[in-house]
This record gives sequence, C-alpha cells and structure tokens, in this order.
Amino acid sequence: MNSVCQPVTALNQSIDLADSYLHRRIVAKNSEVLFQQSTPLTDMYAVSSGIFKLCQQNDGDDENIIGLRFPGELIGEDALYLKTYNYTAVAIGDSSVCKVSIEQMSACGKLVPVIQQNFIELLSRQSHVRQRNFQAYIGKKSADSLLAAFLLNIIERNASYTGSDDSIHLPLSRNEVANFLGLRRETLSRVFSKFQKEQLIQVDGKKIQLIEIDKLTKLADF
Amino acid sequence: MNSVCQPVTALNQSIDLADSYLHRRIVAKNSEVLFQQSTPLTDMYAVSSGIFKLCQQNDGDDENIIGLRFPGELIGEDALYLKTYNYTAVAIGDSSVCKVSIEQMSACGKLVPVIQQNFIELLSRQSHVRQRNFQAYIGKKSADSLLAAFLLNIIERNASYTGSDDSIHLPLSRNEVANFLGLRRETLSRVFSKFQKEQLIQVDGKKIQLIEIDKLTKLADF
DNA sequence: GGGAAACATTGATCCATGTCAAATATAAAT
DNA sequence: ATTTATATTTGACATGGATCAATGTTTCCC
Repeated sequence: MNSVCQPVTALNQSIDLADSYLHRRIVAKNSEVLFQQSTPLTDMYAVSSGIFKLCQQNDGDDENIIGLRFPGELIGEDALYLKTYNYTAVAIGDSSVCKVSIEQMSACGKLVPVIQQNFIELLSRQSHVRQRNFQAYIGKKSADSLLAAFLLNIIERNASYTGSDDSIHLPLSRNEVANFLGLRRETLSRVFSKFQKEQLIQVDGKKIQLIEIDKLTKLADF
Repeated sequence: MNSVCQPVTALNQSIDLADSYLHRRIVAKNSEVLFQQSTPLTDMYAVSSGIFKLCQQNDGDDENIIGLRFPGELIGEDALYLKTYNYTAVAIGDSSVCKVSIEQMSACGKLVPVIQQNFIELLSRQSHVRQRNFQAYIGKKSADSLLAAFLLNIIERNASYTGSDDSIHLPLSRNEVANFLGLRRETLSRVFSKFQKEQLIQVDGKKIQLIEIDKLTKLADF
C-alpha cells in the first residue's frame, strides 16, 4: 500500500498486513468519473496523485462543485455509514487513487487492530483538513479574501505531496474555481489580474505561483 | 455512557465495557470555556446538550467564529493527532458534554476492538456532518441564501437531539450569526425581517421556527 | 422599578460585485 | 495552417450589501 498510496502516510504501518488484499490502484484520466452520486457506496478512495472534484447536480442548469480532494486525502469516508454516495467524484487532470473496499477493510480491521488504529488516525487527520478547509471560507465574502484563502488552502493541501509550498498546477477552469467560490467568472478574473498586477502571484497557464504569501495571508484573514 | 451522552448513538454499544472509566460528564454554563486555543490537547468532547461555538482570535479586534457544535457532535476530534487545540470552545447557553481522555480512549481501544469500531463509525458520521456543513456555505454569497442555508443546517443538526425538525432555540446574538456567515449585522437583520414579513420564518426571542421549509430550501440552493 | 448598557432594527448613501456585452486569447477540429 | 469553438479578460452600468448614523428594544444591575 505504501508504494501506491504514498501520501497516505498514516496507513503506512499496515502495509505488510493488508497489502494488495485491501486496496487496488486506479488510474483516472482527466474528467473521468470515480463514482456517481446516488449509486451504492461500496468503496472508499485515497487520492494518490492529481486532483478530484466532488460535485452535485444543481437542478436545472449546471453542476455545483462542493469540494476538492488532493493527494493524501480521502474520498467517500464521510459517507461510510450511508448506503449511497451523495456526490459525484471526477478526476481533474490525470490522476490516480487507491480503492479500498469498505467491507474488506472492516473485516480485516476486526482481525488486525493496528489497521483500525491507523484508520482512526487517518480519519482524524481528514477531519482536521476539512476543518481548516471550512475555516478558509466561512465568514468570508470579499472576492479578494476568498481567492487568497483558496490559493493558500489548496497549496497547503498540495504541498505534502509535491513538496512545493508556493506553487501548484491547477487544471481547473476559471469557471470551476468561480463556481466553487461563489463568484462570477468575471469577478474572479479581475481579482486574478489584480493579484498579478500587484505581484502577489504569478500565473503561467495552469501553473500558479504565490509570490507574496504574507500579503495573501493578510488578505485571506480578512 | 448512554444516559449521559445520549445523542452519541454510535458509541452506545461500548457502554458496558467502557462506562465511567472512559468519559466524564461536564456541565458548562453560558459562555463558559471548554478549552482554550493553543493549550495542550488531552481530551475529546461529545456534546450532550446545548450548543458550543468554536472561535479563533482575529489579530487585533474581535473573535472569529469558525464553527458550531450541536448535541451528538464531537469537539476536538479533528486535532487528535495534533499537540494543541487550534481553536477555543465556548458554551452557548447552558450546555453539557462528555469529556473523553484521548489517552485512555486509545489504551482502552487496544484491548476492546469494538470501541475502536464504534469510534470509526462516529468519526465517519462526523465527517459527513462536516461535509454537509461545508456544502451549506461554499459557493453561496447572497445574504438570503446564506441565512436560509444556515437555518436549515442548524435545525437539521439539532433535530436528532430535540426531535423538532422545524424550530430551534438559538442563544446566539445576531452579531455572532452575522460574524459566522460573513455578513454585517445590519444586513442580517434586514434579511431576518424580510423572511418574517414573507412568512418564511417566525422569530420569538431566541426561538426560531421555520414555516416555509420548501421555499427556504430553494433560497438556500441559490 | 428605573437607568444604563448592550443588542437589534431601520434609513440613507457609497462601493464592490453582479450583469450584460464585446474583445481577445487559447484550444480543438478539419 | 486555417477555421471554429471555447475560455478568459476587459469595459460600462445596475444592484445588493457595506457603511455610517439614528432610533428602538431588550437585558442587566442597583
């Protein structure tokens, strides 16, 4: 499991015990669907590389992005006790995940306590990531602070995998980011332009680099 | 544990095994502090009754509310693997919690697997609550949809405890709600007035009752 | 019960973001 | 390469929420 789900460090100790029985590596090309909303929940996923977006169909028109998942993070663990997934998971750019059968995981855990223990640590870590994620956006309304918070948040979450703590390759369209943040693409575009003009960030295609992290942090805090 | 932490159903099966060794009931009066940000993390809490707010000191001026916890929900589990709490937890109105020692919980779990299993279910349920919580606010900017989403979210979370799925006793000040939602108190007040005028909700002191849940749901969805 | 403090509502004005429209840049197709 | 489609940026104006100020209401303390 180590070699495959590298970023999922908390599970490392279970390697020898669980190995290939517990997980299976899945490669997902850009815009490939991992699972569909409302289908039976059978597996949990750990992102190995790339990015996944979680979305729900907004009645009528277009989809609603309700979350992003980066390497080292789980997908589907929040619905472990439900019968069906309540959102659709889609790969953003070429990505890969570890697929873990809930049933097998549970059965295996009963025999090998250390697996359960690692799983608890993993869940707690997820909780923490989500809480920080929530904090990043709650109580913020200005476009500047939303984008600053977004950039800092995704780069922090991506850092553990890529090592780079000031840049990210983000294959999301402006539309998708705007949708996620609750801004209009025009507004988002203006803020991006402003941040570049003020030398806070540098954008090159899909690559975003943070130049003035301190200033961005201040913006994000209000 | 059952009688004390009633709402925490997932832990019910551990009663006989863990009982009073694992948890301790704590009563917290209004505005009493459960733990302070940056102090060593030793315990996890399960809310039994009342409401708790989680907040961080915003450098300079006033506090920032970064989360609310209702009966049946956990506090501090998201930092299980950290050394210190990263927010302060304060009781809103007279409340009570179960205090669970992380150390004892862990030690006990090693001996009794079923405790670990229940804990995993509990953590997964928390993840789900947080995800719904996140969904409620991400991508929303209009004051109307924010308040509608907020009311529906807290009443859903409170329902499992009180049984009432259309009203809530919310001892939060307008200022606190506005702070949490990222609105100005004047704006929030106007929306409250509008919702009342349009007969969507009914407010009586700290008691809020939802009249037109369908319309509120539509508003919340955009 | 009276007075002060804290909290909540309402009105008037200003500014940030939404909206609509057009231009430019990028990607895809032939 | 050229065309076509799609995505992104920029401009002009309208609108919702912020801000400032004033008034009304509740809570608390003596």
